[in-house]
Amino acid sequence: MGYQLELRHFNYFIAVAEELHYRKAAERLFISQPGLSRQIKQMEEILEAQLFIRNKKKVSLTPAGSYLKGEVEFILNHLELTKKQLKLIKEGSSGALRIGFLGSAMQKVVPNLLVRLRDRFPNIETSLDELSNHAQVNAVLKDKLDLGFVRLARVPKELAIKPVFEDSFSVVLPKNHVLSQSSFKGMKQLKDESFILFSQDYSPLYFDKVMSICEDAGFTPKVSHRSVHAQTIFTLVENNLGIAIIPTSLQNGFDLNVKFIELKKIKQRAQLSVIWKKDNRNPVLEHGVNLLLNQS
Amino acid sequence: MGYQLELRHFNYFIAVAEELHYRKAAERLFISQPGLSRQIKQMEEILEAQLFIRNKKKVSLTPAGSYLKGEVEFILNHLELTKKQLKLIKEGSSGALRIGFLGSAMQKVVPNLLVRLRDRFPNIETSLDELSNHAQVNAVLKDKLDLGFVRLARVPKELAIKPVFEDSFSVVLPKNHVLSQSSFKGMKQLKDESFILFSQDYSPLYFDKVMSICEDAGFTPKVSHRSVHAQTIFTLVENNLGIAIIPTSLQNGFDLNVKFIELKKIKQRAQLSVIWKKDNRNPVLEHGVNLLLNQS
DNA sequence: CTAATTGATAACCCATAGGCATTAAATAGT
DNA sequence: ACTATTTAATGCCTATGGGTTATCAATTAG
Repeated sequence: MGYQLELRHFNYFIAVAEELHYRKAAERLFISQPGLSRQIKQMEEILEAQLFIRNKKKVSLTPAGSYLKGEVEFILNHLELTKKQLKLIKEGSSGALRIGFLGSAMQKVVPNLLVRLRDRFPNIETSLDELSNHAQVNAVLKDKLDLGFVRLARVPKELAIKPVFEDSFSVVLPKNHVLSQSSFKGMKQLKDESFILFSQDYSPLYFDKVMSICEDAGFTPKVSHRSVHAQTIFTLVENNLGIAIIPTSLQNGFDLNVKFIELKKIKQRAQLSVIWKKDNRNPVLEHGVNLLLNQS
Repeated sequence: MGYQLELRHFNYFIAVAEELHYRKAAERLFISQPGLSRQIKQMEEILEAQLFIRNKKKVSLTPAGSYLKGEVEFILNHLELTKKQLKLIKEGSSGALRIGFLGSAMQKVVPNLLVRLRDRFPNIETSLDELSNHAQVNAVLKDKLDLGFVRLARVPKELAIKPVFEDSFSVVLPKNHVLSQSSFKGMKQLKDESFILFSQDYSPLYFDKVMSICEDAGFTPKVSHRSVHAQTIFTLVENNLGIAIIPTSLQNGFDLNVKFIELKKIKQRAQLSVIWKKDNRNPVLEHGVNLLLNQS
């Protein structure tokens, strides 16, 4: 007494229930017949129910034993399934990847990653959250996100950061502006305009780059408005409230009454980076990062 | 190596996964901490997967461990059920039915089912648990309950759901309120009252319906208090802290200083549904469901 | 910097799963 | 009827490994 039911009992029980023959069952289990006899007997004592009827020449299941056989088979099958699934999770081919992104990163990189993830690992579930640079860094640090897409130069030392996309800048002008693609010669022509920019604390890197572009052209820009939404910035430009400088790829996906002039000769580039926590244990993360960095 | 997974490992694993603390888990299991450490380590070797992250001061589950916890809970619950059924079969009975219910479902449907079950199948044992909608869904999913009585519109796809009772709504007013059965003309008269409702996460369906009743009357209700107990709601109304809208049948069984006005002309109805797991293996479940749905 | 608390290791002990030998009962063959 | 054969159960023994105590190393709190 005081014994505990174990999975061993289940395997032995199934063998006997299928063979209906102790010696054969014992052979199949690679143990001795007396050992098997004792384990089955013990099992019956633990469950306080007779499972087999043995009359010295024939073994058969009692109703209780027959019911138990079905349930034990179910449990063992479920367990096997669980082990297989566990292996998949361990390898990272199943699980969840929580992704954060800046509004301005949706144009190419993130959709591309999602498509390739679904193709290669259909069992991985993804979730998306649009968040600011700062909120993403915090979320990744706190293990609320696995991956973040940010425009930042430096991040806390717990995080890894890798550039994934580089982009030129473009000037955004109202349709009726005097300058055009052909008449535009350089930033100097814009030194008296007032500028609409992304807020400095929303994306300090972007802000610095715009400043440095103007500095290279020999002036300091007047900044009239700041916003965190590309949509807002375009609308302000449309209404003649100023001009803007944005990462070129942002112009896709909007249908507005503005014109874009790409700054091809400017050395500054807008870069988008992925961040993740170095000691994040989510095995899925590795696949995500690989897929992003080893572009094929 | 060559070790086998046993039920013992499962029990130990669940203890650690719940406590997230080896010493406390060991105490709960009445074994020593080193023994527990070794068994968990062994389990990880058998499954070839890390289940916990321990950094000397904090224990947490890996994604694999978290998945395994759910499955192991299911297996252990199912095993408990099997043992119970086995005992009943041995005693010549046909099985057990574990029922969960919302407090507000006891008035008619559940007692009715219990009486008819005992008449038709005197050998079926029943057990009852009062649980929230959410807790019932989880319990049914994990094989802790066979039947649940909930107020929900949608449930996970593993579950079946069927409406069993439909009810009008009633307004609950303090005894001294100016409105009465005869002077009540419509919900519009209540647009300036503050409302006491069941919490949204306790019963989202109920919450939505109340909102829609008020919306139909052309106002958005001020919600002053939320509770999960009908008793509490009645007491709050009694003390002039607001008025409530409840399923009509709930008014039975309480003796309180409030008055009820049934909303006969309102299209919204409170409905109670049964849920069960589609692949539940309890042989008795079918009898219970049939008795409920094929009302005689 | 000390004290306290964590999980992991090491060495030991003994409970028990499983082995071998044997027995008792049931059947088959002559 | 009497072996010969085969069944599951019993008795005894061994050794694997689960669980113990003592201790360590790492981390945190004061």
